[in-house]
Amino acid sequence: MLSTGLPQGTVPKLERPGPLRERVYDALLELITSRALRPGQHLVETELAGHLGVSRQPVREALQRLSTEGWVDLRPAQGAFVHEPTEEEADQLLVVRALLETEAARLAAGNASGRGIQRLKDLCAVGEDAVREDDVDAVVAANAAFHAEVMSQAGNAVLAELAAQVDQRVRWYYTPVARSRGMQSWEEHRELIDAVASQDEAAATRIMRAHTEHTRASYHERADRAEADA
Amino acid sequence: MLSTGLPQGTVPKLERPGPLRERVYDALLELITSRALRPGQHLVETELAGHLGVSRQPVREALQRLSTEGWVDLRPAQGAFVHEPTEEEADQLLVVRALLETEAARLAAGNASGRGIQRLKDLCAVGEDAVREDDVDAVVAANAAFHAEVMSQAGNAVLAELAAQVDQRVRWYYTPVARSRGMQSWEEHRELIDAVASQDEAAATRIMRAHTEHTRASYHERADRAEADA
DNA sequence: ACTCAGTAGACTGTAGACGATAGCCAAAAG
DNA sequence: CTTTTGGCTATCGTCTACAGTCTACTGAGT
Repeated sequence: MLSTGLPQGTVPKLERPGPLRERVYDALLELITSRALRPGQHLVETELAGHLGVSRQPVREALQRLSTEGWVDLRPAQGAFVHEPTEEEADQLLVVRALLETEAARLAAGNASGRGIQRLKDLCAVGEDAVREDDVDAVVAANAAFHAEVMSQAGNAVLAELAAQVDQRVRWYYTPVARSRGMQSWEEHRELIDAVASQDEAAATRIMRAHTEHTRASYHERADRAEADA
Repeated sequence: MLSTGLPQGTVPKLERPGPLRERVYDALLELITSRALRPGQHLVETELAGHLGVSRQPVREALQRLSTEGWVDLRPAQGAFVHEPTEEEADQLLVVRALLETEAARLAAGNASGRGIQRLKDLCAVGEDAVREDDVDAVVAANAAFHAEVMSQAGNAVLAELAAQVDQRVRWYYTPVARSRGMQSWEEHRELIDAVASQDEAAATRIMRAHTEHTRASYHERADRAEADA
């Protein structure tokens, strides 16, 4: 056992660098999702390496991973290009996410625990507060936290991992909609909590399916509007 | 237009090596799934490189990718270890695969086309022939092909990609069961074809869910039996 | 038996070099 | 004038070598 005599938390836990490839990965993902790197753009290894102050190797490993997760396309002997999203792919991602989230809700209802219900209620309250204060960023964050909690209570790590991947990509396509939509969906969250609390798997399934379907509809509304404008 | 005057196919089209990391990836995946590399085993980069006759770099990139797909665990500053499957994870994978396959069946029913139905019937016939001839390998292959065809007809690339990943991992845990199970499930395949042909999404969903549930049950039977033996 | 410094093995990252490949463009051939 | 050829450039794919660092083990000393 450690017995340094120091109170916990006083030592700043000198920053562990962690594998460099991880940080490069994070940095690139941030650049892509923030659209600083635009879809279709050619990512030159040496440029990225120079820009980030590292050598080519960590960059290559990060690109490798980004490629398996669908963020960049790796063309042999040409290099990495930021993936270009399409309407079709966006819709497919929404379908899959809806499927995964719905299953998570069902499983969560099967595993309902008092503590878990309370956590969901707390997160819901946080979200509703944020709505009242018109703090869009906080609403979006609370919404993500709520869904993550449901996913966690489903108790299926494989499901959670896939959902996390899909979710992040959806969010990339979808950022503008999420902001307008987040403001109006908290009533459905309450209904879901009731269903989970009463261990009603059918109701949880139905509510989550409707919830995700609304999301998908609002995505399409927006896409159609954008198309009409053009 | 090409006009070499050469009849097609006479030129052997000298093999292009393709990126080395791909071949290393394929080789390692084969070694893992064939259990030549055992779960928990430490994969030393230099050893693999030497054994495969390549340098460390392609090995590292292959390991990177295997790690994102769950085949190996990458512990920082220690290296790569073949992922150790657990009963819990196997069950979670089966749940997720069932979910994805069921959705695929539903979508396929919505997209039913004459040509597609015919392809499914053909594959089904191939499988039944293999059963009659007691060719277990052919049965397993036909079963995989049938499910892949359903997935393809669902017309959702994202879904298909996730399913392919999950499916391969399931198969790793599951190989012995698949062999005994494959022999008895072709009647359900016929039922599924009927449901798809009549565009009955509800029936397709129900049948595929039952089908995957049977699979899961036989997995657990076997796991329980193995536990009882031990 | 326990502690702890030292050491070996392995990973992580850097640097430089070389051949291979795709895309482009100008010059030569028909 | 059109097509083909050849060469040029940027970049990738790979290899080699080396330095830094982490982990786990070992063994002496208490």
